[in-house]
Amino acid sequence: MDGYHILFPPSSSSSASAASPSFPFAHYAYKNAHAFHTGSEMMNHSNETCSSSEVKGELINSHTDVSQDDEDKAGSDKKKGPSSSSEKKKPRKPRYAFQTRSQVDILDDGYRWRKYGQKAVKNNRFPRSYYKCTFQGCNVKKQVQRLTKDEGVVVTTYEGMHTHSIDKPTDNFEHILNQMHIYNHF
DNA sequence: CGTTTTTGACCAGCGC
DNA sequence: GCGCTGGTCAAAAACG
Repeated sequence: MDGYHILFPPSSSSSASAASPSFPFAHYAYKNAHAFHTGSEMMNHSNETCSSSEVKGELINSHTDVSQDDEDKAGSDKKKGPSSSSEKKKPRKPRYAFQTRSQVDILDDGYRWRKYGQKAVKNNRFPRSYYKCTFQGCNVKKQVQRLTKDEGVVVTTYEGMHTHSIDKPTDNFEHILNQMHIYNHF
C-alpha cells in the first residue's frame, strides 16, 4: 500500500502546494508512447511525428517546467463571471502531452476524470475533449485529442499535478512497478 | 438520487 | 477594432 506514496516524495516543509510531479500516464508511457512537453509548439502544425509504424518510447523529464507550477488556489477559486477581473497571473502552465496508440479515447490512468468540455479543433476532424480531476482540490486537467491522419493515435495532454494518490483500488502490481520505474528515472 | 456527460454560449488571447 | 480559435462554464440530460 505504501507503494503509492512513492508518487509524492516526502518533500515535507516548504512547498505548500504540490511541487512534486506526478505522471499518471506512466501507465501508458511505459508502453510505446511519445511524450513531449508542450510549451509552444505541438498540436499546431499537425505534427506528423508518428507515422503509421509506431511511436517512440521517450519520456521527457522537464524538471524546469515542472518547478514552475504556480497553480491557483486549490479548488477555492470559483472563477466564472466574466466581470471578475481580479485574476492575478495565468502565464504558462506546464503541460505534458502523450501520443499513445489506442483504439479508444478513454485512457484510464487510474484517476477520476470528469469531462467538462468538448471542442472541435481545426485541422482535425475529431473533437478534443477536456477532462478535469474530480478530486477536491485537485486542479489537474487533461485533454484528449485524436489525430486526423492516424485515428489510431490518441494525444493526451496533462496539465498540472495531482495532489492525491491514485484512486484505483484494483491496481495491478505491475502498474505500481511501472510508476516506480518512472520516478526512479528522475 | 448523486454523479457524469452533453452541449451551446461565453470569454480571453492572438493575429491581422 | 474585429474576427478567429481555444478553453471554460453551466444547465439540462443521461446514466448507475
